[in-house]
This record gives sequence, C-alpha cells and structure tokens, in this order.
Amino acid sequence: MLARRRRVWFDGLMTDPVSPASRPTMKDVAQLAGVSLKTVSRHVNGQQIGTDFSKRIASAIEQLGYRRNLAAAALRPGQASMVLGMVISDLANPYFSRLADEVESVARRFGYLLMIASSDDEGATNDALIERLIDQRVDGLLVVPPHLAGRDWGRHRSMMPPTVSIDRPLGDEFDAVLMDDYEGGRLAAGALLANRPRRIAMITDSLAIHTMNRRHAGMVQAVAEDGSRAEMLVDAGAHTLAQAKAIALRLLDDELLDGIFAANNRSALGTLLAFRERGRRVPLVCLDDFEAATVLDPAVSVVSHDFTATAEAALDLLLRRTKGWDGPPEQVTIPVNLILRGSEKP
Amino acid sequence: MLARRRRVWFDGLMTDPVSPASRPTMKDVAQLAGVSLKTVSRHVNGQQIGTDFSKRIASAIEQLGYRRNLAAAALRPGQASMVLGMVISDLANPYFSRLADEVESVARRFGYLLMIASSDDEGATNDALIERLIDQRVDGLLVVPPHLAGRDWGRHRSMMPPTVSIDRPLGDEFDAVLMDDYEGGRLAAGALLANRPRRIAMITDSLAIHTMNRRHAGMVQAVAEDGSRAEMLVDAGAHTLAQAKAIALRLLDDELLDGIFAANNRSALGTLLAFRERGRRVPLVCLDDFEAATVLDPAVSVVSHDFTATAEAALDLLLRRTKGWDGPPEQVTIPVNLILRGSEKP
DNA sequence: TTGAAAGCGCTAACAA
DNA sequence: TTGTTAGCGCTTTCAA
Repeated sequence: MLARRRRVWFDGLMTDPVSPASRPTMKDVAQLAGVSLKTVSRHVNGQQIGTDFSKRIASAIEQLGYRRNLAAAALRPGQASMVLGMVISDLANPYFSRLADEVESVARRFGYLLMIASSDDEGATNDALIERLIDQRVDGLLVVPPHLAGRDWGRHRSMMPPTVSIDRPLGDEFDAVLMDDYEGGRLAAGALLANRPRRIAMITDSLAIHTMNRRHAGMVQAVAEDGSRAEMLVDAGAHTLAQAKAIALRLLDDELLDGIFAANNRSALGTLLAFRERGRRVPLVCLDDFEAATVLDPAVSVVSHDFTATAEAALDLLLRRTKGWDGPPEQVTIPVNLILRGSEKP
Repeated sequence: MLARRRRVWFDGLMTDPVSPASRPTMKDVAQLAGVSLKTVSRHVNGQQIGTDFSKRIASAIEQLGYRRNLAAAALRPGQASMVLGMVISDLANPYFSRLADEVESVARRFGYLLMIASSDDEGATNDALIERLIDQRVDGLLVVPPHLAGRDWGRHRSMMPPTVSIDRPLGDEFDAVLMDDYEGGRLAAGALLANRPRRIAMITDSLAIHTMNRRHAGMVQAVAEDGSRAEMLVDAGAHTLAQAKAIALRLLDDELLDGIFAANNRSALGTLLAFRERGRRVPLVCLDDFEAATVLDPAVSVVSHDFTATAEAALDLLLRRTKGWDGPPEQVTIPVNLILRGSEKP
C-alpha cells in the first residue's frame, strides 16, 4: 500500500507537505506571554495596551521569532490586504517597465505591495490575469489595457475592486490616467512641419490602439493647421521592431520624403535601424523618450511625459476609491512636452 | 456623539468599510444549489462529483457571479498560495526589468502570480521587502540582492520560504542562478586585446558588487594571459550614468588609451555619451546587451547571456524546493557569449 | 483595559 | 460520492 500522502503540490506530483517549519502563531505568542490572543492582536496592531503586557508580548514575539500572517489578517471582509494588482501589456518594453517601476515605487511609499503580471498584449491573457487578481482579493487594480480587446469589464464593474487604467482607457466606467497623446502627435508633427517638408510619414502600430489613434489625430490636426500643404503618409503596420524597420526602409526609398514621426519607441528604433542601413536619414521626431535617444548623433527629438506624475495620479485615484470615494469615473490627462535634440532638423 | 465607524482604512482617515459589494461565498453557492459546502469545494477544485450536482453548482455559480477567494483558500498551512515574491534591485533599469519580465513570464506559465518589489539597491529596503513578502506567505522568493548589504539572511533561513537569488549570490545557504561574469570579463577584455592595445580601461560600478568583482577578475585574467603586456586601468566609480560619462571623458583625454571595457549598461551608456561629446571613440566592448547597442554606428559589441534560461533555471530550482526537494544549495551558472558588432575594432 | 467566543472563506479529516 | 465537523491565523463583537 502506498504511503499516505497529504497534498498535491505541483504538476500532479505527490509529495509530503513542505512545512516551512510550521511557524509560530499569535496563539503561541499569547500562551508564552500569558495573555489572551486578543491582547497580542492589539499589540501587533499598535493599539494601546498595558505596558507590562506589551513587554511580555514583545519578548515572546522575539523569543519565538513570530511573524504575522498578513494573508490571514486580510481574510475578514472589509479588511485591507495592502496589496495592489497591476496588469501591464508588456513588461519587457522599457516604456511599460518604466511605468511599472514608478507605480511600484509610489505604491510602496503608501505601504502597498504590487502584484505585477504581463498580458503580452493579449486580450485573453489580460482577462485571465484580471480575474486571478480579483480572486486574490487585491485592494485595487491598475490596468494597462491590451491592444486586442478582451472582455467588456464595464459590465462586471460590481465584481471588481477599485480599478484605474493607465496609458489607455479600459472603458467609460473606470478611472483612467492617460497622457495627452493628441497633443503629442500635434507637437511632433509640428516640429517636422517647421522644415516646410513636402511629404512626412507616420510610422505606427495599429490605429485601433487608443494611444496610436490619438497621436494620429494630433498629427492630422497639425497638418491641417499648417499652411505648407505637406503630404502626409501613414503606415500603421509597425507591430514589431522588424516591421517598423521594413516600413522605414521602404519609406526611405521615397526621394520626396523629408520627415518621419515614429509614434512609439518600437517604431523609433526600427526607423533608426533603417537610417543606419540605408545611410540616409530624414528629420525624425518620436513619441516616448527612449534610452538610445541621447546617445545617437544627432540626438533624437521626442515628445515625452512625466511617468512619476502618471503613477502618482493613478495611485491617488485608486487609493481614494479604496477609501470609499464614490464619484463618477475620472479621466486625468498628463501633459506632454516636446524635447528638441537635433534629429528634427534636415 | 460621533457616528459609529468600523474601520481605519488609510492614513488614519476614518471611513466606513467599502464593501466591494460583499461577494457571494461558497456557502451561498451551496445553499442555492442545494448541496453541501464541501461539494462545491470539490467542484471548484476540479474533483469528481455527480453530474447533476455539478450542473446545479455551475448554474448557481453563474447566477451568483461567484468567484473563489484564493487568499482564503491558501490560509491553511501547507496550502500553496501560488504566489511568488520577487525583490529586485532596480526595476527601472532595463537589465533588471528584462529579468523581471522573464521571471514573471515563466512563473505565469506555471500558474504563479508574482509580487514584484524594487529595493532601489538599498540593503534596508531589501530586508523590509523580504520580510513583507514572508509575512504575505508567498510560496517562494526570488531575490536580486542589493549592492549595499542588508541582514545576513542565512541565519534566518528557517523563517524563509524557498528562496533563490539571481544575478548575485545572497549567501551560501541559498540557491543561486548567476551568469558567468568571470568568463564575460575575460571575453570582453580578450576582444579588446586582439587589437594589441597599449592601454585599456574598465569602467565599472563598485567592485564590492559581486558581478563587477567577477567581471574584473576575468579581465585581469585575460590581460595576464595575453602576451602584449597591455596596461590595464580600472575606474570603479561609475555608480550613476553621469559618473560613468565623467570617467569616460577623463579617460578619453589619455592619448595612449585604446580600449574600454564597460562593465554594465550604465557604464556603456556613459561611455557612448562621452564618445559623442569628445568626438573621439576607442574600441569598446560592454557587458550586458542594451537597446541602443545595434542602433549605433559602429554597433556596440557586447557580452550577453540568455535571460530566459536564467529565469527558467531560477524557477526550476525554486519550484523543486517548493515541492520538497531538500538537497544542499545549488549554484547554476548561465553561460555568456560574445557578440562582435564592430565597436571592438579601432 | 482585557478576554471569551464567534466567524472570515475555505479545505481536510472522517463518517455516512 | 456526499456531508459533517473542525479548524487555518487572525480580527471582531460583546461582556467582564
């Protein structure tokens, strides 16, 4: 007969439970200190108790090496877990990892831990992760919605903890912190138009993505406002670095082209790769700052925004919701600024 | 008299508890389906139960919009929470965010959620975060130890869940996944020495950091092995980008210098900034690949390693520990490879 | 101020 | 197969 096993742990493999040496509980502390459980709880939660008790408990905790079980403490409904969840479209992309870093940093300042999961820009993955985070009972959710639409979360609003979307809107029902993409597109195109170009192109990921869509609209507006009657080309096929590079290479074959607006960091990198390969460059402005921008010669001009402000606005909204604030969904727009470094000139 | 309040939520602000509309529990499902609690539990956990019951329960779940409370399910000791914790020294650094992304991705494949916290390379922050993660009862811990040493966690081993350090060792008591820094330094220096240089320099962060120390040792070895009797300079003051740039600028004043080994991506970027400002470049090889490397002309030669392999090795160790494996601490070394792109030549 | 008892949502042992 | 009972570690009534 098989030895008795108690837990299925992983991959269907049967093993005995690995007790991380079953830890002392509050009960143990209470017993050793000779006080009641509740008194220990009060001590641990920083409530006022008698000084003698306090000392006895402190020493018992020390002696036992007692550590609170935060997961258990948060079990009771209405109890904050002090854990926030974040679903981000692609942690490997410096743009998003930078955002995640800022959010983590602000959250930590407020005492929150962050569960971060990457959706690989897939709607289905995104939905699954949001569900998992809800099931984990996080106090709040920060979401950078994926490109491929997933479920309509607005209809599930009541199932969700306070939720704020960043970078792209998740739906009208949710608070959102966005950057001023429209103005960004307008500024970037404006810098290009200052050269009185004949033909300028936008290299972008799908215009179905909210950010790209707004940036495009901004560029259209800039061209419309401009008297020069420059021709405007758009290629929205830059889903990968290789595609962006291929698009840029093709564009560079066009003698009349004298300006490129790269609508995200991937498009920017692809364009720069194409410049190098073709040995020809044209004026360039990118949306989103990126690591290589200042190292190149000429340095790359970009439209940028404040990540810290974005993270702070998002956490501010989220934490206010957490505290019970119940106003209508808000949309915060973070301003952008144009940083001219040289590449915008012929 | 003050209205009665029930919960202190945040910042000492008193508010009523915000029930995310107190969610239906397993009990509610059982009641509606007319079965026992345990049967619902079995259904939810994918165990075999009668088909009629199964249907009734499924419909009750649907009707109620029931969602499991994973935090509650994991309360019982020995129960896996399927949450892993990761403390990383600097999420804003592309090198580390790339690592975090790979780890998250592998963890997710195995059904784990990742709590990621950034220690800002501070020993104290690192310790606090590890404690917080332990208190949160994660199933395992992944740590990229900070530069500034914190507590000696080896002595607290028994309090910790399975723990694996990445990039740098946390102590002899823990499993570790490192890249072959020594060989990396040797290869990088070797590429430079092929030019028969008179004087080559290493720009690095503090040699007290394990990775830097090993890379330095590798370079020393390469120089020793080399017959050319090249002179070797080391400046270990590159803690920030600005410092790295300043160091490189100073080095470029030296007419005899004909090779730079940038020991991490910050040093690399600083060096490239200096090249641009001085209008002089010397052969360059960097440790760690970075985004700008292929965009530059000449493209930057680097010593690189496989992040995916690193993440997989770390999760493999961690998950085996989680399942009860109890061998002595293991140290896995991920091989490096030299990628020559042009910048290593004069 | 302190403590006893109840219960959070769930899973496990055990009996039916 | 199913249900009953007893907890997990903690916080919270509510009475002392």
